[in-house]
Amino acid sequence: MKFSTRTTYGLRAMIELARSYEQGPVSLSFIAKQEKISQKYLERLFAGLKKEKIVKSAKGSTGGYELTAAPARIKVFDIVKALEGRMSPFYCLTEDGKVHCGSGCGCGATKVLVKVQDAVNKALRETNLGDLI
Amino acid sequence: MKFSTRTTYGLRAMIELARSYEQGPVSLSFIAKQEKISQKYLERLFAGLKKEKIVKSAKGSTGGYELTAAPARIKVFDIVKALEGRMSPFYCLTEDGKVHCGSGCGCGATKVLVKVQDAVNKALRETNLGDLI
DNA sequence: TAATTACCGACTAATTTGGTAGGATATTAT
DNA sequence: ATAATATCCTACCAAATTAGTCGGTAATTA
Repeated sequence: MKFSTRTTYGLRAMIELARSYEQGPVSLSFIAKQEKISQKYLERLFAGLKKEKIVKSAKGSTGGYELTAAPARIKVFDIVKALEGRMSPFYCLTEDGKVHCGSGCGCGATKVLVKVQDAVNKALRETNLGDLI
Repeated sequence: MKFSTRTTYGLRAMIELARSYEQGPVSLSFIAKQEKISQKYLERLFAGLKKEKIVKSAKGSTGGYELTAAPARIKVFDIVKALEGRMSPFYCLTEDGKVHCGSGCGCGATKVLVKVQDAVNKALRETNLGDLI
């Protein structure tokens, strides 16, 4: 099981925004330099974050991104979900919900997978962006 | 976040072995048919499981694989670790939760990453193979 | 000796990951 | 007006990983 660097990069960028909360937009070029992350890659990550309305953007020379809510009101879960796309570890189900595993997915393996997923989601839900500053 | 099919396949195969515990070895051809998993792929997975001494093997026409301990004494954690290789889902964390990311990772992100990793490992450690039958 | 099994190494195809390239579009400062 | 700085957008690309396959060898049993 793994999380991609997407998640870490995205979190670090979001922490940067949290530090500048209510101080106007922060540009990706600044974050990229600060966190030593490819700016172009950040652009892609922020497309997802904006789509989920976790950040808002402003164009122009004083533009950039800022949070849509106070850091304490943004759950890490929502950030990770926006970055990773899906939060389900189940390969024994197809996308339209059909079963394709031998034992009809009442199989014992799913018990522990669900348990792990619940544990992960709980940890992500009970942490907010403000906790990370 | 995702589990590779390796994990689910491996768990399902191990559950199959647990069901036949102390009833002699089970062949991969049987498991492959039963669980509809590629036999050749199973062979590779079992190489790892055998290396970690979670299963033992017997060749010949009545051969196959069997558990080296009672299902209740085998932690799912150890199975998953043998299958996946490493248990640190984040590139900047070691398995024991230490930070090793070069670029000044005193960053806030690691706080929640450690929390998630601990939650996953806890869930996997407190579940044993017997719980899944 | 034939069948069945684990074992072994290389090879492949598909997918994901991390990142680039080259712009178009909007806004601001000069 | 125009230069500069931003976001935004659609591709493309290289490396790594994943999920297998292929073809065979070695050991054991019927």
